[in-house]
Amino acid sequence: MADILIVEDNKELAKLLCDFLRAENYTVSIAENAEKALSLYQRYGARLIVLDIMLPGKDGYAICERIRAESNTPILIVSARTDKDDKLLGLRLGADDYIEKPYDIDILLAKISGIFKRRYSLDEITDGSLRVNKAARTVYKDDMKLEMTAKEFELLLLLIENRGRTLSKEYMFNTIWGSDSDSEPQTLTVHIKWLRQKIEDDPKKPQRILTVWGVGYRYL
Amino acid sequence: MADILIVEDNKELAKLLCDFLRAENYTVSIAENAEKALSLYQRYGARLIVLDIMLPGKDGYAICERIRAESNTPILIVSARTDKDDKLLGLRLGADDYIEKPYDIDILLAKISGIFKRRYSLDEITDGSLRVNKAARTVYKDDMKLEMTAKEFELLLLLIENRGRTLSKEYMFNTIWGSDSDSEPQTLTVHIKWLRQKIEDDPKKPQRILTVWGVGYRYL
DNA sequence: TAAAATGTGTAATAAATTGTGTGAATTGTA
DNA sequence: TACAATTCACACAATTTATTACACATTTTA
Repeated sequence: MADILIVEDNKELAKLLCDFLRAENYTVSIAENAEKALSLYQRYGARLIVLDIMLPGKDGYAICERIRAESNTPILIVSARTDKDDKLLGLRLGADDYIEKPYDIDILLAKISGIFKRRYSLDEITDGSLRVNKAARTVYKDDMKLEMTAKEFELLLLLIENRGRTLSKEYMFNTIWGSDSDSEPQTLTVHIKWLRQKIEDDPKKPQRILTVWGVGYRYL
Repeated sequence: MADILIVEDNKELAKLLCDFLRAENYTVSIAENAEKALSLYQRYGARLIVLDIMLPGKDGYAICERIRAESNTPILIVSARTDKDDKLLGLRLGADDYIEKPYDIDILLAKISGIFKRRYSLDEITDGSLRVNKAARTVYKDDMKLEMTAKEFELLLLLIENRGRTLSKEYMFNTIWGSDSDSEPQTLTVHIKWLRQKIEDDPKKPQRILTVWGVGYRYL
């Protein structure tokens, strides 16, 4: 099943959008008309549909209605028609959104990404072979699940969300333990060690969590 | 739990929207600032939030982020700021939509109605051998009916509607018991145990309701 | 209406997991 | 090399979660 099905008769535009989406690691398929769209959808399914309403022949509303009759697959309507009535029709037929053409590609990408996150819990931060899912609080390395304790997970998240930046030990400690904690600062290094044990290929020679002498740590 | 929480400092506007929504049979509550919004949400929950970004004091983005950290509750941002960057920020923080002010009330209502339909009025949720029927409040496992108590059913529904996401114990407790409940939080774990007894093949080794140590639970 | 069954919350205890401090060993830096 | 910073292993403390039994409320049944 493709992540995204683009239904658009303007081939150039379809290609352009497709490229952007693939750059974000979605798998994409394209249909140029209503018949192909339905047949593709019914044969392979899709996790999200970007649907141009103005198609040659059969119009896009029919597709929307048809798909909505059998599933809740998210549908983003994209159209040059800006009438209120068109929008209402689209929304009432069950489209998740109605976006006017010409649209801003960044906005569209943000909307798509948001739907994937909320709908499929795909809020993942990927770094090479490491995949961190914030909402699920899971970590995978080479498709192997790593079991993390609460503190380890928070530590990893803090590092990875500030990747490339050196974080001071104080900052890290205060962020995770709270500055009113009466734990020893030493504790942080111990947790760093455990984290390395889990995520580094060779914990003796860390490649991801680097020590910055006299300061703190940096995630690469 | 109210259907819709309106976060809006313009009282007139809030009242107007509230009236329209009540006419459509939603239950509505209103918060005039960020603090009230969060406290209302945390105490009673909400099924959808209409969030004005420009609030006195703390801005609305913080609310959006905060809510998204613990659940997938739909958020519609409404704002007079029309910059691309504002929109992107809102969407990236997890808002379901960013609607420019002044908005057309019919469009807003259509969007809200669509979200409710897709998100909540799906009668039956299927997950492998488990079938949960919301309207009838029944649960079937391998075509065998499981008798659920009220609390068990709500708990299961909450988990399954946020499947894949780790829910904190506080959030679960507040959502089901209400944060002004004077029950012990401990109660939650007891109900989890009973629920597992019913839906897990081997309650000693839960495959569906997983414990996330130090945080809460996650439905797979 | 009484009795029985069921639902819910609590408290005590057991089990499991996670957090912490220590000090010796190791490593990096000047 | 000397010194400081860091790492590491271990043991144990603290915390969190699971289990159980029981009390009481509520609903259903006889």
